[in-house]
Amino acid sequence: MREFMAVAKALGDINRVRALLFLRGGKLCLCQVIEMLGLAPSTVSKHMAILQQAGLVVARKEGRWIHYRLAGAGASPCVREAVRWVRKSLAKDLQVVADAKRLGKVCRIPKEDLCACYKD
Amino acid sequence: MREFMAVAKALGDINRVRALLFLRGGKLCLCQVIEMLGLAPSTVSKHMAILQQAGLVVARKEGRWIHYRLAGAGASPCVREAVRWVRKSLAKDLQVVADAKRLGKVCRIPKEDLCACYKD
DNA sequence: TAATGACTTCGTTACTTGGCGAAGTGACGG
DNA sequence: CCGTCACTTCGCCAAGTAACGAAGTCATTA
Repeated sequence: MREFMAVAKALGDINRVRALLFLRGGKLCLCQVIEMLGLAPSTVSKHMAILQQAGLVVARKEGRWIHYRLAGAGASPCVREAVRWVRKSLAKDLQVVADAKRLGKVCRIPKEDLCACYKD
Repeated sequence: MREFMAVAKALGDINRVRALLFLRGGKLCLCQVIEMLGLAPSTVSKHMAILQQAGLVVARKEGRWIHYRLAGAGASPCVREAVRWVRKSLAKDLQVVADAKRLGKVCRIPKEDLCACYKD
């Protein structure tokens, strides 16, 4: 029950759901999620920590960056079913589709340009 | 997205999740849910309204009572998948099993006795 | 080693949410 | 038609949450 509630609460915020779906295509660093969501770094960091604690997302430090990816195969049935639910329910959602389109562009921005994103 | 978020938020409270699972076995009136959750009538009414608005639960007025049941076949894919997720994830949960056991007893209490439950 | 840059932690603020009891609504039963 | 009973709505309070900026941590690079 504890695990289930953690997952359900993690999915109760639209920005966390969007971030979760960003990771469909592979791993991303925090800067990229920040750019996508348009929120303050500290806010996005907290969202990703909540997704991590729920077991939905895995983080790995790679050099100076932290890469987030979906928990995937190693995750519990509860988490896997939750991800399935999210993906099926929102596959054709307007915002999610728009996000995916923009994500393509964001991923093509060189990291040096992106990660000075705090300024503007 | 709006529908999905409504469902996700509805599932973000443990008492609502418990109430949802009470309805696995069939329809219940509010009094029975109140008895099961041990919360104030106004609180339980609000929880059931949230489950309803999310489309997870259907209410039907029958005489003086309102019977709640799972949305089931008529529900959207999003809702059906959500219910599937809840049931699969919590089928063996200790509290859920204990709830189910107690529900059996509560359902055997005559309504006249139960629905004067506000007093004690 | 100093500086930069990616991310986290902390403290604050505004808003949301879950809980309650009291008062309101609407259907039966006397 | 008046009271009772099931349920809802309202107003309130306490606790939780999402947002921010500032300050902290830690690894790379100059």
